[in-house]
Order: sequence, then C-alpha cells, then structure tokens
Amino acid sequence: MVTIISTMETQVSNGPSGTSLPNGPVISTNGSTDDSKTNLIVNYLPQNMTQEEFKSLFGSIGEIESCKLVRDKITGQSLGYGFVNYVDPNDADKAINTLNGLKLQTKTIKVSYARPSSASIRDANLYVSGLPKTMSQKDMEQLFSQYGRIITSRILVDQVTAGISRGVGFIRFDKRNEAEEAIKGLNGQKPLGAAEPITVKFANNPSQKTGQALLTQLYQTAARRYTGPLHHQTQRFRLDNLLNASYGVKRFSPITIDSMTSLAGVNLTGPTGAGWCIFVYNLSPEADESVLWQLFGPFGAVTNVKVIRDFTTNKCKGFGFVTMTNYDEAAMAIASLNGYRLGDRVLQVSFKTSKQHKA
DNA sequence: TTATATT
Repeated sequence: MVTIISTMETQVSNGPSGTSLPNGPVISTNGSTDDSKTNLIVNYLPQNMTQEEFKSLFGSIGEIESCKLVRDKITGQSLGYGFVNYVDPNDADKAINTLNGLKLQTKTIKVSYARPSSASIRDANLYVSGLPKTMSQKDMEQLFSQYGRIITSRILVDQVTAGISRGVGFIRFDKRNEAEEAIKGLNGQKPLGAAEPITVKFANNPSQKTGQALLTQLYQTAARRYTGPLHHQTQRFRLDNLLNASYGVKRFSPITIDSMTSLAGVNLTGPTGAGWCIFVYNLSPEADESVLWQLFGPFGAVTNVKVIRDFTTNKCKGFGFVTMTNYDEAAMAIASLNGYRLGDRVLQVSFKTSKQHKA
C-alpha cells in the first residue's frame, strides 16, 4: 500500500493587475473599489484553523479591511483557504513577504494577490493521470502551458520512496476555457517519448461532494474527536520530527510532558475565555509576531500571539504571549519549546502565572 | 491510485 505523505508543487505568484498606483484605497471612475493591491488569497491553511486565528495572524501585519476563512456551505468545514483585504497596499505586500511560506502544523501556507473574482476562473482545475514517472513538474507545466496561464501545478509523490512520482497530478489554469482546451488537446495523448497516453479531465470539486462522501467525512471528523491522546512517547517522537523538519534549530534541554503536567496544576492562570495563555521569555529585540506563530502553530490551535515592545524604540522587550485553545496542545508546545534554542537564545516557555501577571 | 485557489 502506498501512503501519500507529500506532494511537490510549483506556485505561480499572482501579481497585482495594472500599473503601480499611489497607496491607499483606489476608487475607480465607476465608483467600485479596486482591491487588486490590497486583497490577498491565502492557501494551504491548516484544517482546524478558525476565522479568529486567521484574522489574528494576518491582523498582526496591519489593519484589515475585511477577511474571510472560506468554509463548506454544508458541513461548515474549512476549505483550507481564505481572503484578506488590507486597508493599505503596503501591508498586503508585507503580508506576502513575511507570511508566505509560513509553516503552520503540517501545512506551508501560500499568500498571494487574489485575482479579480469572476465566473471564468472557476472550475479551471484539471486532474491528470498516467503521467510517466520520470516526468517532472516542470515538464508537465511545459506540456500544459501551451493552453494558457498555469496558476498551480502539482505532481503527487510517495514519500516512502523518497518522493517518486505517482504519475498523477493537478493543473490549475487561470481560465476555465484554457482548461477545456487542454483537455481537448492532451487527453488520451502520449507526451513525447511516453509509452502510455495520459488522462486529462476536470478535477473533482470539493463543493460537489456526493452525499456518501459527506457522510464519510462527517464520520471521520467525529471519530477523530473521540480518539484519545496518543501515547506520550509517540507524541514526542512526532513533535521532534515536526520541529526538525520545520526549523533549523537544535533541541536543548528537553523536558517531559509529565513534568509539565505536574507543574501545570499549581500556578496556572487557567483558561481565560479564549484559551491558555503562554509566557515566552528571552526573545530577541527583533522578534515579531510571525516568529511566535511559527514556533507555536505546529502544536495546534493558536488564537493569538503578542510580542511586548518598548513604547519608544518599538523593539521587543524580550518576551511575549501566546494563547492556545487546547490544554493538551499548549502543554505539548511548552514541553517542547521550553529550553528551545532559537538562534543564540534559549527560550523559557511556561504557562502564564498570576505572579508573572503582576510583574 | 484525485489534493484542494475565487469570497
């Protein structure tokens, strides 16, 4: 049995349309707002990220005019993408520069300008199978690019065999008619040198799921909810892998979840409405909110982060706070990140206590 | 042998 653990993908950045204009909202002659330089689409969001977390993350960059995490109309499940419209085009640019590529849990988010919404860009996603195993993503893009502008392409790979192609992929075109032309031109055709013809068809659309698939999804969601926590040993193993994969920093002075749990009972502020507040000490003067999202995001639902800055210099005063929804995830984050070496600093991470609250 | 990008 083949397990799909990863894919390889090339991402085309959407540029804001039109020529560069002065900052601030641009009002066109017909009275509508031109949001091409302020409106962003965010893809590959973790499944469990909420609207609040989404807003908090992107609000750390600058003032948001509006934002929306897109959900399935029927199940209410996140579709893994959302939109953020900033007030200032400079903040949109800053969000792309600082948050694109951010690792949150198992995902690497993509932040890019949203194309103007229109019916012509919907259902432009193709499923391709029967690709030669030797065909790279670049090869596949080259083959399809004659039919239009490619927004994303992806070849599914099998990680247990170190990223060998499964011969299956996706191509998203800018326009649906480009996708239609690609089907006409390439379905059933042999790519040059290939032994077998490829199949090219429209990809399944998540909003067009069958009743059966919806039931399966609901069942799986419910089943996950009732699954107890993994054995500690397993959790640590997984977390270390996650961290080693995510960051180029070495673990320092690991402590166990059990020692944290005993510590946790005594001195806690406790869950205050939003969740569990975590105190992070020994951040560098240059630290910003994104580093806290990067550190804590992989452990679970983070609702808010805050870097405490000096009022006059605007430099970090060496500490910050992170709010996490679930106790278990917060405890795991603390257990793994306390003593963590970030650059040349060793972090001190703990639940926020009433004593620290006064200080 | 289909993962998720247009509110």
